Formats: sequence, structure tokens, C-alpha cells
Amino acid sequence: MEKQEMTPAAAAHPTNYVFTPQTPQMPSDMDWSFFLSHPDPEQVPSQYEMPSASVTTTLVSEDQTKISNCDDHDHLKEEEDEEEEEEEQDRNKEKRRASRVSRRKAGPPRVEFQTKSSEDLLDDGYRWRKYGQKSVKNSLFPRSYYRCTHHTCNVKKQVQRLSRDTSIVVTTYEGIHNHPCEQIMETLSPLLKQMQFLAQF
DNA sequence: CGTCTTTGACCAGCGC
DNA sequence: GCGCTGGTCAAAGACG
Repeated sequence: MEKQEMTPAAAAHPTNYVFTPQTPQMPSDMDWSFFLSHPDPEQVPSQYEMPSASVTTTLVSEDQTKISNCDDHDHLKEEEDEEEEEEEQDRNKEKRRASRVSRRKAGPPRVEFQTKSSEDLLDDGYRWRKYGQKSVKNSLFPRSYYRCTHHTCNVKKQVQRLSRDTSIVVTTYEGIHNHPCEQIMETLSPLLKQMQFLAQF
């Protein structure tokens, strides 16, 4: 997968990769299951690139502080340069926030997608159960928490719309699915049956 | 009736 | 100890 753009934040965190593909449409045939099971973009073969998607993808492996640098707070901070007092308060808030984030125990890999979409919940082929919603500081929109409904799968995702740009939905996946994507399997199973049938001759 | 969403309560960790 | 904040739980209700 091509590294098209490296933001300062990403440059400061070598384990993160930021992708900014061109057009404003999410490809409907994107194989999320494959992508999510290959969190290292260097391992993703070319057919899984997302050249036609307006998806800014940030991969976070060990250094999970990148998550906090990606969200609204960082962008809001940029706009608050006028008053030094506010800046100081902001820095203190940021410190507190960073410490909370850093105390998060090292868990499964986290992958962040920024997607231009009017839909909050993107159809990635997996089934999700919502287990919580919280209004987040410095964000106009609440953050929603989802868990994969597969009984043996412990993957979670957070969904939040940017207040800076309300057309962008940030989806953060935590963990890797240990089962195939149901939607893809549904699509493929008739095809596989047909191939098995044809293989008899 | 099973599955899913909603939402207030609760908890943990940190700074003050 | 208290307040703040993000993350999770669980009861209640909606829905097909």
C-alpha cells in the first residue's frame, strides 16, 4: 500500500501510517476483513489498496497515543491560538487526556479510519452490537461503542463524527476478527458451490 | 421471542 | 478526597 502523505503527527509516530486516497466514495467492494486482518500496510497486496476511497487511514500499533492526536481535540487546539490563557488550559487538558490514554494497557492493534460519509455506521461486513454511547469533551457529536457480535470475537470499534468537519466519520477498530466476514462468506458461498460443481467435470 | 439500541449508573486512573 | 473524563455495564424498551 502506498504511503501518500505523512502528517507531522504521523512522522512523530513511526508506527503510524496515514493514507489519503483521492475520491470521496468508499468502495462498496472493499475487503475489510482482509484489510483488518493485515494491520501492517506493507503486507497488504496491491489489490487491497483503496485508491478510490476518501478514507484517511491511520494505523496504530503499540503507540496508542496517536488516537488522541487524531481526534477533534487536536484540531480544536489549532484554532485556539489567540489567548495564551486558553492555550495553557488546553495544554493542561491535553496532558491529562494523554495520561489517560497512555494508561490504557497495551491491547490489540488499533486501526483508525476517517471516512467521508453521511452514515455514522459504515457497513464493513461484520455484525456489531452497540454497547455504549458517550458525549466526548470538545466534540459536538457523541462517541459510540460497538462490539463484534460473533461469540468468540472480541473486536471493538468506536465511531465518532468530527465536529471540525461533520462530513467525516472516525471509526477506530480495536483488535482483529478471528472469524471470516459473514457478508463476504454469504456472497462467496454460492460461487464456491458452483466452482465445486464445475470441478467435477 | 430473540436481537439490538438507548441511556443512566458505575468504575478506574489521573491531577489538583 | 474530589472532580474530570473515557470506557463499560446492564436494565428497559423498541423492533421485526
